[in-house]
Formats: sequence, C-alpha cells, structure tokens
Amino acid sequence: MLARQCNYEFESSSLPLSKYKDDDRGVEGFLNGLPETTERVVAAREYIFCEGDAKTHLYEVKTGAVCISKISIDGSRQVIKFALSGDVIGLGSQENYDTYAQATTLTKLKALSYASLRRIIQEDTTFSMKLWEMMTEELTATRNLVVTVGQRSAPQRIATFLLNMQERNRRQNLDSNTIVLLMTRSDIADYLGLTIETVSRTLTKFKLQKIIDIVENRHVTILNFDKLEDLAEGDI
Amino acid sequence: MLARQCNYEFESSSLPLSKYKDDDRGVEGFLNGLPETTERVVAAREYIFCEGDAKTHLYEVKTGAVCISKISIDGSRQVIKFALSGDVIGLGSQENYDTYAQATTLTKLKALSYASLRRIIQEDTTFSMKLWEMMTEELTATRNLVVTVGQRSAPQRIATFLLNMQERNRRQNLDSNTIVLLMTRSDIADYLGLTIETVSRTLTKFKLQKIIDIVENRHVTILNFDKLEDLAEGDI
DNA sequence: CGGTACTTTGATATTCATCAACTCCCGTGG
DNA sequence: CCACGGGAGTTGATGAATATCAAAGTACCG
Repeated sequence: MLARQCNYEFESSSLPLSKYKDDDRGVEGFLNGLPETTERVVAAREYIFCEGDAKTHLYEVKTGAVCISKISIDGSRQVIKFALSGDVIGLGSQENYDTYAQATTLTKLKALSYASLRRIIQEDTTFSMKLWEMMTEELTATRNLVVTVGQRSAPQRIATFLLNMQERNRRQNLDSNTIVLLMTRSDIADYLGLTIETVSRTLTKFKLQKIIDIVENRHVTILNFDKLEDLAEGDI
Repeated sequence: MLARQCNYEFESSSLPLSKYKDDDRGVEGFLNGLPETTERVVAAREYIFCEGDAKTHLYEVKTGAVCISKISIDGSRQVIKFALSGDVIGLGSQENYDTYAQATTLTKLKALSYASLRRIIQEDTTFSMKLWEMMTEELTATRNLVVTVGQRSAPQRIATFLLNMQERNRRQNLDSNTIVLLMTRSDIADYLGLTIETVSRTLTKFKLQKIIDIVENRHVTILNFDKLEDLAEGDI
C-alpha cells in the first residue's frame, strides 16, 4: 500500500506538476468544461442558500465543506449530507431550494446558473445523462443515511460515519487513514440523529479502545480498521 | 368538509362513470403515452426485484403497494418507501437495483424496459426533464424520511406517517379521512426505525385518545386531524 | 377447523437523551 | 501581559423513551 503511493508520487514528479495540482481532482468535476460557470467563496458558517430561497445556482464544491440540512418546526436540525470537494449541491428540479446549505469552513464553489443548467439539459444529452447519474448517487447516499439512522446503534453510526469519511478521503487524497473532520460535533450529531454528548462519548470510547486516535479534536486516525468495520456492521 | 365530498359525488355521478374509474388516476402516470410498456402482476409478498439484480425494468404501480427496502448485513431491514398507485420504482441510472421491491399485496405494475428507457431519454427531452422531476421528488421524500427517523419521537413518527398516508389518499381518492394500511406493522416499523411493539402501542394509544379509530387492524380513520398535526410537529 | 402469520399487551432491560459542571482553546480588550 | 468571555468539546449523574423478552389474543387461509 505504502509502496504503491510512493510509485504514484514518483511518476507524477516526472511530469509538470501544474498539470496535476488542480486538474487531477477536477477531472471528474461535474461542471468541468462548461464555460459559463462562476466562482463563489464563502466564509465558515456562511449560508450558501436557505430552504425556500428561489433557486439560482447549482454548485460544485472545490475546497472546504458544506453542510446540507433541513430544519423542523420545533427547531431540530437534520443534516442530510456533508458536501466535500467534488460534490454537487442544489441538484433537483424544484423552483426553490428545499434544504439549507451552510459552509462549515472556508469554502470555494463553482457555480452554474439555473437558467444555464436548464438550457444545457435541453441541448446536451450527455450532460442530462450525467445529471441523472448525479441524482442517482445522491439518492443512493440519502438512502444509506436512512439505513444508518433508522437501524443502527450509536457506535454503529459513528463507525459507519468514520468509514464513509475515510472512503471519501481515499478517493481523493490517497492518504486514507487520517480523517480531518471539517465539521463540528454538533454537525455530526445532527447528521447521525444523535446528541453531541453521545458523539463525544462514543469517539472517546473508540479512542480508549485504540480503534482510533484523535488529536486536536478534529484529526482522527484510524488505528484498527477491521475493528471499525466490525463495529459498523454490528458484529460486536 | 363532508358537504364538499357529497358535491363531488353528485357531480361525477352525472357523467359517464367509466371515464373516471381508471383514467382519472392514470392521467398523471409517468409511463402514460408510451406504447412499449408491458403489464406485470405480482402476488402479495412476491419480490418484483432484489438488491443486486441486473436492472431490467422501470415500473409504475397501478394498483396495490410495493415496499422498497434495504437489508443490512446483520439482517435488519430498512424500508425506504411505500410505493402506491402512481408511484414509479426502479428509477436511477445504475446497472443493478440497489434496493428490494416487494409487493405487500396483490399489485399490478406497468413496466418499461430499461433499454427503452435509455433510448427514450436520448430522443425525448421532455421525458428526460420529467425523469429529472421524478428523481427530485424521490430525493425529497427520502430526505423527509431522514428527518422523521433522525429527529422525531415514536409518536411523532407515527403521526407523520399517518398524515403522509392521508395526504396521498387525498390526492388520489378524495376520501381522505380513512386510511387503508396496505402494509403490516412490521413494514411500518421498519420504515420508521421502530419495533412492531412500539408501532402497535403507539397506535392503540392514539386510539384511546380518540385521535384515530382502527378497525380490522388495517383501516384507520382520523378522528382528530388537528391533534394529529400537533403530534407530528411535536407541539405536545 | 386448525395452523400460521400477524397483532396486542405486559414486564423488564438498555440505550441514549437530558441536565449540569467543567475544561480547553482562542480571540478580544483592558 | 493577563483577565475575560464565548464557543466547542468532554465527562458525569440521572431519567425517560424505546427495545427486548415473553405470552396471549386475533385474523386469515387452506
């Protein structure tokens, strides 16, 4: 595993670096190749859009993290998704946004106006197929969240969450065992249908069991991957 | 309210009945107007497809009910959706079904082959826009389920479920206050992330409070709509 | 009728939320 | 430079909600 990473590094270093800095992770970008996109930078905690707002843009996250959530009448919040680099937010055909989107940290976005989107769909079949695929991924992820929240215990949920974050890292950075949590405990709690106390307790329990290590609250290292998988699957 | 229902009945009785029997609810059908559809009838408990199966068809439910679910490694099941008359199942662009679809009662479906679907998308922009809208609705419904399961107490979940079922009835039959539950307590429990005992207890509690009436286990009448809404919103 | 699946009801156990106190970190301003 | 304050996170004690276990009741279908 480590040898493999070294190989990649070696190969890429023999090529112009600039070609791989941004492009490499941008190749898969949904909005790549579209000339009519703009850039938007939002500060930590700033809202990109709110539920009910007229839909103006579709966004692709370039750097940072965005918390997609819904808020009930009683004030309780459910986080639906953490949108990280490469993720697209604001899909869906409605006239208004049906969720909140809040940056959890300094975040850069690529934006495509909704008018452009509708036009492109009409013109470009390949793009609309891609849109269909994106919607499908979104739906699959949301369904998996339902399973996690509906059927699993607190430790199972946390373990599942950490493995998901690791999997995302793995697809993007290659450095998989260290997870940087770009969101607060409160965000995680609202995502998993738990309280911050339960999230905190469960994480420290994992730490005491040497399954993970936590430094500076936000940096998690997976020490025992197999155990974490067992936990996620409820084999314990 | 009751007078209004009588009015409707009166009006429709002065018109040829056949025109309103099946057509009326079929007008909005996603697959209407497509010549290449076939019909499929499945018995109660029969699976229409399983997770992992190669995707062959897209289905629209004509009569009956279909339980869409995912099953975890440990055997626990999460119901994602109850597909009733007018609902489309098997959306999504993947090569294989990612859920189970099981008829909870005798069910009739209209089927469109996946090959046809892909071809139609390429040809017909209107259709692919409609597909996008269907996916959006599906995503919205799933997100709402996450909120219900992640943030709400057992009574809130049951109340929300009953109101949703009523809302669906209202859109289709006009007879809104009586809900026929086409699924078992077990299906409801797996949908709401509860146990069958909790579902049963909560329903009988509502019955004792005169909020609903239950006859023959499957027929629920809403007696106090406002109270039920309050319960769903957690105002109690 | 008889058996099976479904449902209800009761007693108990467990998990997780709640309430409360405390620590840590960081930035601000005296 | 230090005191102050606030947000984030941790830890502990307690209680409530819901799962679990168990048993009886009911509807359904051959």
